[in-house]
Amino acid sequence: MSESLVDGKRITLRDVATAAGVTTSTVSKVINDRRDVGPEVRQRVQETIAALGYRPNSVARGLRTQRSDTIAIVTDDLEGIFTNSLMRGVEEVASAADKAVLLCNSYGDREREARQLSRLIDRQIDALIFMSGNRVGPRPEPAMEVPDHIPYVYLYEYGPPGTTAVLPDDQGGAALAVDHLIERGARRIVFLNGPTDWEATADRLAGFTAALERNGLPATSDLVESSPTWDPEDGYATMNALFERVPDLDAVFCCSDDLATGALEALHDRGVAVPNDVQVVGFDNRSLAIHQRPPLTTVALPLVEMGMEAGRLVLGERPIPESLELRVGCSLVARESTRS
Amino acid sequence: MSESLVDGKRITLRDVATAAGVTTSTVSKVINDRRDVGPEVRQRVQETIAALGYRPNSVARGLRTQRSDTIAIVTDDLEGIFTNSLMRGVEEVASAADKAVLLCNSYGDREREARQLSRLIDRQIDALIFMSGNRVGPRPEPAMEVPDHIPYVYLYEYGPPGTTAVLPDDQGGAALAVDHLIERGARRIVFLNGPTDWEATADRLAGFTAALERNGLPATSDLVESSPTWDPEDGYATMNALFERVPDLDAVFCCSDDLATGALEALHDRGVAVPNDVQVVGFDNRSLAIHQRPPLTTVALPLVEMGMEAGRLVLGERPIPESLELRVGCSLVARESTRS
DNA sequence: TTGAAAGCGATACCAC
DNA sequence: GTGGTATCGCTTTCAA
Repeated sequence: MSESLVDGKRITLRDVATAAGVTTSTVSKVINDRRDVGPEVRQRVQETIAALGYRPNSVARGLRTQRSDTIAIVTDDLEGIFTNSLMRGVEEVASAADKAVLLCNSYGDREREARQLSRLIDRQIDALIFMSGNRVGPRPEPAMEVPDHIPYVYLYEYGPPGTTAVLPDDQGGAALAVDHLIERGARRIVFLNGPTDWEATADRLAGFTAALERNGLPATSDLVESSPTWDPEDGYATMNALFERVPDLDAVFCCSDDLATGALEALHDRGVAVPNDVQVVGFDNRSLAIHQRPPLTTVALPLVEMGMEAGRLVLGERPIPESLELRVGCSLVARESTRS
Repeated sequence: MSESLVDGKRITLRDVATAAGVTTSTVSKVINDRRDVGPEVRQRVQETIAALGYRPNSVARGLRTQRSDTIAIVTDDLEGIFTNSLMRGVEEVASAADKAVLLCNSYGDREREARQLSRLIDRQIDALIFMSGNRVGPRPEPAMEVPDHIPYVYLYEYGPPGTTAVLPDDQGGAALAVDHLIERGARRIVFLNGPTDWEATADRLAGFTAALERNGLPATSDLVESSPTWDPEDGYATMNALFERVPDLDAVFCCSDDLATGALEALHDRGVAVPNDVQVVGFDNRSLAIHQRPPLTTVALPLVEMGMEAGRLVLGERPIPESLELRVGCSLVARESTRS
């Protein structure tokens, strides 16, 4: 390994310049791949850099260029069920672009958020992502004014009018599920919806209805029942309610995998065979889905892709369009709770 | 809101100095709460700062002080099952100390890790946490040499000899479970272990054995059976195997909540009542535990606390002790799968 | 093509 | 107690 310290201190641009017999300007140009450097000088400088193990100090560079090559994620809930995958997407594109990702957890506390935003701005961050890991819904405007030169988007949540949000295409995802069921022979499909105060439930319901109609099936309101919570226990009860109302149902689309586990249990307790008598589809593609009996067909949220989109947006050169609602497509994960 | 821009640029220390009729040195002293500033001057400067909405530029400060007030987490797997809680702990102590947290995902790829470490060092980070979110095990030494002045610890994994690791007290956690069961009248307790190539299983087994002996109960090897995987399906099968070998068992301690769900199902299918005939305890306190029938008593991993400890260690003034293995205590979450 | 020098925004040493 | 000033490491005109 080459010597990268001199007198116990890091090698600087100046050290390289001295060693290579040029000035700091020239070394800087080489580092930044400028064209106005002669080939032999460039070569010599590069060799010196390698020999000395020089690495540019990004703090100094940041001071000079007024950029920090850093983006920040500010989340309400770092322990949200979807946060890791969303973050992974952001980290992935950021890392590929040699940007760093700062992480802040506001716990939904405005004062805390204001303090954190303030610190982030002090750090000269280049961009900002407001993220929810739990639930799509409105987020109030930033707890402190964000300077104009710092672009920001909302991820898995949305801000005030005029801002940009990256969201899953819940409606399309629901349609995917219904199409899949119909393809596999289902004709009496019911929708086991989640709590109606969650926005995703309205979108998924819309997708359900639209898909039925598009396929020439009646979309009557008796086919839909909303569970008061997302708990499997309520999924169980709601499934039973649906069954009583629509005894000839041959498929059930559940608004979440959790609800679907309850539904599966209810069907099992009634002696209904899945998928032969009734087919079941969930939503979210949580890890528990694969461990159900039978393994649950479900609609996967494009979490990583959404994180990547958010990252690309804030890192992109072009300004972020106003009032953009970027819907990222879901995908269907076929397992054994639907026919093959 | 006060004017915090001048000519569209941020207010600087110089602007404050000029406005307050002092020099930059004095303003700097006020900002840093130095004592060598007269009360009336300090007052005046503070008012100017407030009036102008001045905020120090941490990049400039970082260049001068050679610190960045930033720590980094480098993880193998950002989507690990335990990452969010660990990160929350780190973020919490960091945020409280006005430090920022950088997030890097190496995917376990050494080259990627080397690139990221290099970038982090370029950014003058103050400290480093290597984190696993999935599994306690050995992690090879950092993919690139970390300068001496950057302290680092391992979180939920451990490094080469001589390094410091923050780990859960699996052994103590297992003992907690056994004590709990014995307290509730269990005398024939079996241990449904996980895959033996996971280190946690050995620790939990040791805790199980030690607790039995401490309570004067025989700790024979027929009381233990290891599941080949963590899948509930294998938990189901292993539970049945244990039952056949120890027909008079009155409690089962499972090495994970996932295994416990399989065990619960096996007991249910055998017509065994939980907790009246057999009591069940899991491990991990995953969110699914509370939705079991009956809700599962389990041992909670101290994830947030571990993250906090790791953060405190790397942020602490005192140097990190060599070869420290910091075991953080688990806690028991009593629910209805054990008697009350 | 190469270099000299100013300056990004702070801190800290040393006079006064 | 307050101020002058060198400096942290790099980028960027502008001359040569």
